Amino acid sequence: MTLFLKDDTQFLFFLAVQSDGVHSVLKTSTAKISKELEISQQTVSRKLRELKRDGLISMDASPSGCSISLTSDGIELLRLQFFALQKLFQQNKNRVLQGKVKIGLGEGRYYISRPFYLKQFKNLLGFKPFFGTLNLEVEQAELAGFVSALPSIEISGFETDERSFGKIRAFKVLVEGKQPAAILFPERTAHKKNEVEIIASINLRKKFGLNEGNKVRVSRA
Amino acid sequence: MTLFLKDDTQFLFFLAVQSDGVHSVLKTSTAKISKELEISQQTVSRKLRELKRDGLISMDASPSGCSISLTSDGIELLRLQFFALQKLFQQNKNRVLQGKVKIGLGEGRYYISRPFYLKQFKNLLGFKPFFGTLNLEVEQAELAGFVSALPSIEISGFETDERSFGKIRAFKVLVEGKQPAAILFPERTAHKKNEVEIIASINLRKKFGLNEGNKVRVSRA
DNA sequence: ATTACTAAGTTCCGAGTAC
DNA sequence: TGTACTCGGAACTTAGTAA
Repeated sequence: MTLFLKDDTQFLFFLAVQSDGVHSVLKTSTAKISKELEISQQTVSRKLRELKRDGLISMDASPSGCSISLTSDGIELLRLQFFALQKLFQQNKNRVLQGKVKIGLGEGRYYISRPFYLKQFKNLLGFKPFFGTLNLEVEQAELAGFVSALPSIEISGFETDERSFGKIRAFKVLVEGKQPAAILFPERTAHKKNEVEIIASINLRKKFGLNEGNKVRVSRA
Repeated sequence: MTLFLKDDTQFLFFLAVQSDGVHSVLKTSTAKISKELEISQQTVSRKLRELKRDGLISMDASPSGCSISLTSDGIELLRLQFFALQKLFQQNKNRVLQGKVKIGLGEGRYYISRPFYLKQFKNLLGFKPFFGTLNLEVEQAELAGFVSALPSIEISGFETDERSFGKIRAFKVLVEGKQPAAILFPERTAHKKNEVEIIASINLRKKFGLNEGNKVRVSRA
């Protein structure tokens, strides 16, 4: 249990995030890390040596920098934490999300049809979306509980001459228990926290005859 | 970023686990927590007050004990960590493919050595393959996730007087993290969906001392 | 440029105790 | 039983450097 209080875990976590994967090798320097974390280069140096001593990372330091990778013990420590958090958020999960239809201004139509997004929707979600979103008003807490139980899918952003399109976090779901669809969370845009956008291969509003205020049931895919 | 180093996060994590859920109220005492974490009652008391001051928990302390619950900010902090870990482990799943060696009948040897294929392997994959394939048994879903993230390379088919050789879809990969290789999907032949063929410039089975049933790690090139 | 040692400065912890 | 204050010593961090 004491494990939980050691901030070594948090340091390890940071390294894994920096490596952008738990199996990668991170080429960096103590100075770089120290700037990111806003602690001294000396402390980083010491902490890395401690993690190495404790068998959580392997590290080679030289006058040209250091390369770091997590050992299987280190990965296991993070995985334990992951499982604990998963249990925490999933047990508390709602298997179903209730929402009320909001007729929006149709902005969704535009960004969904951008080719760079479209391609990813097809690859990562498994369908070519209808060019329009179904907007649902939901309980914020319920939404959080619902999506926390689902694997998140990342749709990359991109830039054009005129503007940039941010990353989108997506979750595969079923609408009314049967229609495959996806909840989208655009990361940049100032998004109302109690509203979600849903896309599917077909026109959801038409298929289910939905009007402003109608209730919709979204469940796990 | 500094967030990562604050062990407050770990303390918060502990409290959530103790509450057995992120929305519950934990009735306890500083002494109880101090025993679990093997730190002093005084430190627990102080840390709780700090978390309260920072808006991560709400807490009421009295001579009869204390009751603690996470605030939405506190829950959000844990959720962020959960998402980051999820991404870390989830993405890693798609970056690495685990397979088990299947010793086949050596049919691969034949078609790989056809000059029309050979030429394309050299041009498109960047190596002249060893005349033999390494067959791996894999999880079908894992395989799908793995290759979907890779650019696919198309090797054209051709015909001889006797028979025709179909297109091959290929993906550049690394075997055991270092050996450049390629996964091949012959398009025509009735291919088991949970088996892949891998070629490299050298004899993979020999280089890595592989026998039937041995585990092999394939990662992105 | 690096890493990492030493020494000094700072923060943190917990025993004793008040309430 | 509780929580939480004080304060001395332990632990940690970092500036200055060496290599």
